[in-house]
Amino acid sequence: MNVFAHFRDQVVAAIESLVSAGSLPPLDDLSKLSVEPPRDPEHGDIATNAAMVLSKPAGMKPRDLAGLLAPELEKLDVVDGVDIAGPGFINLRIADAFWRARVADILAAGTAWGDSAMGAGEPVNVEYVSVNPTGLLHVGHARGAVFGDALAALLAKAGYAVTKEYYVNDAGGQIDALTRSFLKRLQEIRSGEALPDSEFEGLYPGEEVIDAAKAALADPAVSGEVEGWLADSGRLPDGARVFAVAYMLDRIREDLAELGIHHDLFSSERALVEAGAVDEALADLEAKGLIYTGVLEPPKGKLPDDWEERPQTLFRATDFGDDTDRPLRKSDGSWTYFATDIAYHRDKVRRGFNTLIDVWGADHGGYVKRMQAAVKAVTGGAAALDVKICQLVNLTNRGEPVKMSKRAGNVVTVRDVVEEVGRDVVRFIMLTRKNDAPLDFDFAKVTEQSKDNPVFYVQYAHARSHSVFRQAREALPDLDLSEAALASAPVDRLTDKGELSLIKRLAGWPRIIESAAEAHEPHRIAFYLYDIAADFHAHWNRGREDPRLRFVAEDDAELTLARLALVRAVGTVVASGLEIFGVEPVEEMR
RNA sequence: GCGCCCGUAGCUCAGCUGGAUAGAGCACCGGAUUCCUAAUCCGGGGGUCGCAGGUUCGAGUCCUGCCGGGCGCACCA
Repeated sequence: MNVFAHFRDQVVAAIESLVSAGSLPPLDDLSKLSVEPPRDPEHGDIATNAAMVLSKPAGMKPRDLAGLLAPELEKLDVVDGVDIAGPGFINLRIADAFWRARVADILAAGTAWGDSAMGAGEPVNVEYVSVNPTGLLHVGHARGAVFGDALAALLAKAGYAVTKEYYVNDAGGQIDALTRSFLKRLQEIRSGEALPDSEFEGLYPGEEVIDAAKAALADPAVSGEVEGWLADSGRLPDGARVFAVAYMLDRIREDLAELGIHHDLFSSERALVEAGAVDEALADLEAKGLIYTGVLEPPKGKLPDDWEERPQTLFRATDFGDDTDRPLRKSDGSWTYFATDIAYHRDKVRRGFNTLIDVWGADHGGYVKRMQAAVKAVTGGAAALDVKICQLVNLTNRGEPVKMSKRAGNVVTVRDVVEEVGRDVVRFIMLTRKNDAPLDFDFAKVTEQSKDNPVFYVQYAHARSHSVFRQAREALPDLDLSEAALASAPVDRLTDKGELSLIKRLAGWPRIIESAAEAHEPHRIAFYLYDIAADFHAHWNRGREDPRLRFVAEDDAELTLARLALVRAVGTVVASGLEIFGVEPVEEMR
């Protein structure tokens, strides 16, 4: 139950009854009416702007309108008090009993509490990682990977039918370069003589390509073909290309698995091209009159060295908000990346997705407008593309920049980082910032056991919820702590201010899910979890000062049961948030 | 030169899609605490929300123009 949505319904009902009683004129548009927690808890539990947003259509002053509405809301059983404040806010104080009932809700639903029907099963496609299979994942990729994965989980929790997709760029010039590198490595192994570095100019010299060559020779299914590939190496034989791509993709999949990431679908660019999807998509645009041959203005300022003015096949991106029209064919006549990307996005829409989300790295920022323009053009505005740009990760150790080149040149791989600090730490920290803000990742800090470290702080809250249970079992061995006993705990014994504010915080969880899902912003979950942990730790600490507030009251089994129900609810909501992040909730800190 | 993103306390950042007196952690200052439910607690100072206009009942949030920083800028992906 989203309590704010619940009270919004009550407010709407109150308005409707005033309308039907003739006290208010008919009011159709209630879309701007909101029911939210007030910023300052002193103002009450629930606040609505109803009187302010309806004052104009109702033709009344906000405070007069509030004066009509307040008595209606006061009639509700769970409303203990109503105030009109400021320019016309209506503040409600909700009975403690209402809040306490949420504890039972949470225990009954478990980590499913907070699941929302908001998405109504609408299909959403989240495309993330999509790294070219020409090398290993490096740490820069990890942020987008974790972000996309958490966003997908968040949307699923909010009721969307999410498909997690990886677009494999297995066609084009970079794959040619990979294949060439691969063949050279094979040749090296065959001849026993290393080629000079200059041979790999513009190619992929990374060690993983040597591994690929070794794997090919060791694989009985293809080792027999190697001789033929080398003899025909000038033409980049298909078998070599397919093997190299498959090998790299497997390595990437392994690294993603290290992060706990598993896509639902890997879409192949090559398959798309071979199926004629590009021709089809461009014929579509052609039919709409959105393709023409023209000459682009050279970019102002820095001119590329080899700039040459010539006619090109162009898409009218400017008709859809882009800054310039965009080329679809390279000078050799083949499609640009943009052209195949149009086909790919069109394909996603044709597969039934009207909501597309792409997660890209910072260096692709300049590509957003044209892709959104293309999606608009190709779907006639029926589908929306949201692009989430993940800014750079600034990797340090005690403030010093990190260079951990073990495998891939001067690059820190995902595997390096996961091995260093662990999957859960990587995942959580990557989500503690808005995607469009740069992120600092300090090895020493993220593994520190202190409240400055959000991973530790949140994990510890969960672990502490379990350690309290361990203590209780020891202190009160006869107390029934089964799920059923907790579910029917006498929660009316929860009367302390700290306990009630903790419950109110928990009650906000469903609303956090919905707003974070709507905004495509998983970082809000991280901040919420931190707040819960802070409330929980703070309350625990009050028990050090005042033993009457401790969760375990040895002389009062009933009270203990009620408090443990609350503790279980805290653990449940924290676990539920960590589940979205793909972080394992630990039961014990070591 | 153009586009996108960012600019909030000394530092690192939130700010719930336009609401009330702009919040948290660190750091700083002042207190408490040797407790066992290990891995502190309470309080305090600190702000021209980059600057200037605009929109309206109301702007950190939306619009315009500047300033500063990052990324990108035909034919790579």
